[in-house]
Amino acid sequence: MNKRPTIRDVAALAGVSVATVSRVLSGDYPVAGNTRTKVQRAVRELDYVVNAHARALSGATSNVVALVMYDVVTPFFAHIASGVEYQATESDRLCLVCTTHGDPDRELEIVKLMREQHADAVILVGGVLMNDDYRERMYRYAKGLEDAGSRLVLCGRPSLGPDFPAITVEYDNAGGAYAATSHLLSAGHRRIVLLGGPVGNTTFDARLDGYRRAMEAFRVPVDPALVVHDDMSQDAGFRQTQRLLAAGADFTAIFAANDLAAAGAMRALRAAGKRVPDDVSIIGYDDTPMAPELFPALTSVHLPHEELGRTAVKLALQRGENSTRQHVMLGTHIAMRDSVRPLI
Amino acid sequence: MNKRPTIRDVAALAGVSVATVSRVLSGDYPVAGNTRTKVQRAVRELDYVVNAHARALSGATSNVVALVMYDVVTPFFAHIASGVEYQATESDRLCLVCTTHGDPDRELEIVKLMREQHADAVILVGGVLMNDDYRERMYRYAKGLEDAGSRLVLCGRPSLGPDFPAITVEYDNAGGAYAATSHLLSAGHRRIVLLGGPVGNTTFDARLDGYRRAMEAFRVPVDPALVVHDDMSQDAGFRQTQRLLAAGADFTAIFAANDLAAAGAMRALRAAGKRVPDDVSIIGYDDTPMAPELFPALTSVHLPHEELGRTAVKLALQRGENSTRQHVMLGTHIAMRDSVRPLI
DNA sequence: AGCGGCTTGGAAAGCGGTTTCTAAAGCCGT
DNA sequence: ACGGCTTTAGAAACCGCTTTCCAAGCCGCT
Repeated sequence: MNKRPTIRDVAALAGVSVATVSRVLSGDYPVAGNTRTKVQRAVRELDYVVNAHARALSGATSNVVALVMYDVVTPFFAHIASGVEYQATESDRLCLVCTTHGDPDRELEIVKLMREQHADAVILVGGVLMNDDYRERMYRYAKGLEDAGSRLVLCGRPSLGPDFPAITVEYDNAGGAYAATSHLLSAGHRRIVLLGGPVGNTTFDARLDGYRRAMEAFRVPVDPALVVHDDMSQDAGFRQTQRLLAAGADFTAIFAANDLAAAGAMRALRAAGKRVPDDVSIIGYDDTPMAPELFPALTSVHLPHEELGRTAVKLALQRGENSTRQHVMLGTHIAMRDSVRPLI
Repeated sequence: MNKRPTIRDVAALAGVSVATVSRVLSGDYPVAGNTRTKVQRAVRELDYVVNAHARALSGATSNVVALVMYDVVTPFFAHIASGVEYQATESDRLCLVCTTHGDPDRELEIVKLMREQHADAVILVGGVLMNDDYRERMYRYAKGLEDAGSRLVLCGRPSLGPDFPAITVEYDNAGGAYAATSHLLSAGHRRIVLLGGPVGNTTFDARLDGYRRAMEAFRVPVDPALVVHDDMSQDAGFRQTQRLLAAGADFTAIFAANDLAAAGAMRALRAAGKRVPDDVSIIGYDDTPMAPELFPALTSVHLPHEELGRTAVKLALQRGENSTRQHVMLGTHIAMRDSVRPLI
C-alpha cells in the first residue's frame, strides 16, 4: 500500500513551496499562471487529493452538516433528509445522518459526537421525551456547539427556552388547520367535527387553534360536542367517529388532525352506511403517502418536508448578525382530492 | 464566542502532560487510577470534547462510513441506508450520505470527496451508466481509496474488473428466481410464464437463469413462447400479459421478474376476466411496498435490503487478509401472500 | 547497597494542511 | 541607474491530537 502523496510531495514535484500549492488549490490568492499550471500538472501526476481533516483542523470549517432524526425509512423523515442532503450539496457541504429511534440518551450522545466533528450545522428533527437531565445536558451541548461556531437547528420541536442558542423551523400548524377548516366552511359546511389530538401536545393544540380561528372568522360557533380529543391513531379516528354517529351528532364534515384518524373516520362512516364525500366531507392533515391511496382519495393538508430540510440547512449556513436564534414557520397547502364536496 | 478548550487546557488544569490526557481519553495504555480521576474531573469541568479532525489527522482512521446512492426517499435505498446507518453506529462509526440521482459525474465527484474525507468505507449502491471515461476515473479513484486504506464496496452493481479493488455485495438473483419458480412448480404448475427484463441486464439475466434452472430441475421444458422480455414497467407487464392472452397461450402461472410487472399482469388478467389466484397464480420479485397492497396481496421474492446495508459495512470494516476483494451473495426468501395457489 | 524489570508520566516529533509574515522580483517613472 | 510600489513566492508558525522514545520511580532480588 503506497502512501498517499501530501502537499509537500506536490510542492517538491512542481518545484514550488507548499504555501504556493495550498494557494493554487484553495485560494483566491494571486498565483502566476505559469506557476499555477506547474502545480496543477503535479497534482494530476500524483493523483493528489487534499486531506479534509488537515484542512478542517487548520482552517475553521469542516464543511459537514449533521442530520439527527428518528429513523431514515419513515417517509416523513426520508423527505426531510432528502431536503437536507439536497441543500447541503448545493452549499458544498457533506451530510452526516444519524438516527435516534426516539432514545434521548442516544440523541445526546450524537450531538456530542457532532461537537467532536465540528459540524457546521446540527439539525435535530422531531421530538423526544425530555426530562430534566436531558434538558441540562442538551443546554450544555448547545452552548458548546455555539462556542465552536456550529449552528443548531430544531425542526418541528419546541425550543428549550428563549435563550437557547438554536434556530427553530416548524410547520405553521395553526395556519394549516385554519386553511383546512376554511376550505370546508367555504364549501358551505357549518357542522364540522374536529378529530383532535391529546390536549397539551403543542402540534395538535395549534391545529385545534387554527380550527377555532377559522370557525370564528366565519362566525360559526364551535360546538364542543363536535370537538374530540384522542390519540390520533386510526383506531381512535374510527372509535370517535362511531361514537359521534351513535350519539346522533349532527355534522356534515370532519376535519381530522392527521391522515390516520381520517382513515379511521372514513372506515367508521362506511360501516355506518354514510358515503364520503356525498354524505360527509372529510379532510386530513399531513398528506401522508396513504392519503391518495384511500378511497375516495383523501384531501389533506400537505406539509413541505423537503422544504423544511432545505430551509434548515440554508438558515444554519447563512452567516450574519443574530442569525443563531431565529424562528421560521413554513406555510402549508391543501392537497385537493376527492373527499370534500360542497354542501348544496 | 469563547474558544473551545483543547487537550492542553485539560492537561494544565489536571496538572499532567497532554500525553497523559490523551491516554486517559482514548488509550488502553495504563494510567494510574489517581491520575485518571484528576484528568476526568478536568475534562468535565472544562466541558472538553476531542477534536475529531485532529484525531483523524494524527491517528489513522476517520471513523466515517460513506454511503453513495441514487436518492434517499425511494424505499429500496432508504432501507439500505437504514442498514448501513445501523451497522455503522454498531461499529462506532458515523455515516455520511450522498445522493447521485443517477449522474455518473456526480458519483465520481462524491467518491473523490470521500477520498478527501478518508472515509473508512465507501459504499456505492445501485448502478449508473458507465462510459470509458467513467471507468478510467473510477478505477483511479478506487486505487486511491485503497492506497489511503479505505474500503470500497459495490452493492448490486457489477465490478469494474477482476483486479478492481472493491468488495462486492449483491442479491442472489438467480437463487431468488429459482426459489420463486420452484415454489410455483411445487404447487403443481407446469406452464409458467416468465415476465423477464431486457436481455443483457445482468440482474434480469440472472433471474431468467434461475427460472431456467428450476424448470430444468423439475424436468419441465421451457416453452420459449412463455418467456417474454420487456422493460419491466407496469405497462409492460400489462401489455405482455394481454398479448399472451390474446394469442391464446396456455399457462396457469406467471413469474414476474419484478413487482411492477406483476401488478400490470394482474390488471391484464382481471381485464380478461381471469381470477388471481383461482385461474392464474402469480409471483413477483423485489417485495416492494406495493406487493401487500395489491389485491390479492402479491406473493413476492423478498430482498433483505437492510441486511445488504449491514453486510456492506461489516465486510468493509473487518480487517484481515485479502479482505479488500471479496464477493458476497445475499440469500432471499419468498414473502408468501395470496396470489399463488396449488394447481389441483 | 546495587541492579534489572516494570509501571507510569513527560517531551517532542509528527499528521497535512492554512496563513501570516517577510523578502525577492518585476515594473514604473524620473 | 535608482527609489518606491505591487506582485508573487517562500519560511515557518500554528491547528489539536497521537504516539514514540525516554527517564524517573518503585519493586523485589541477589
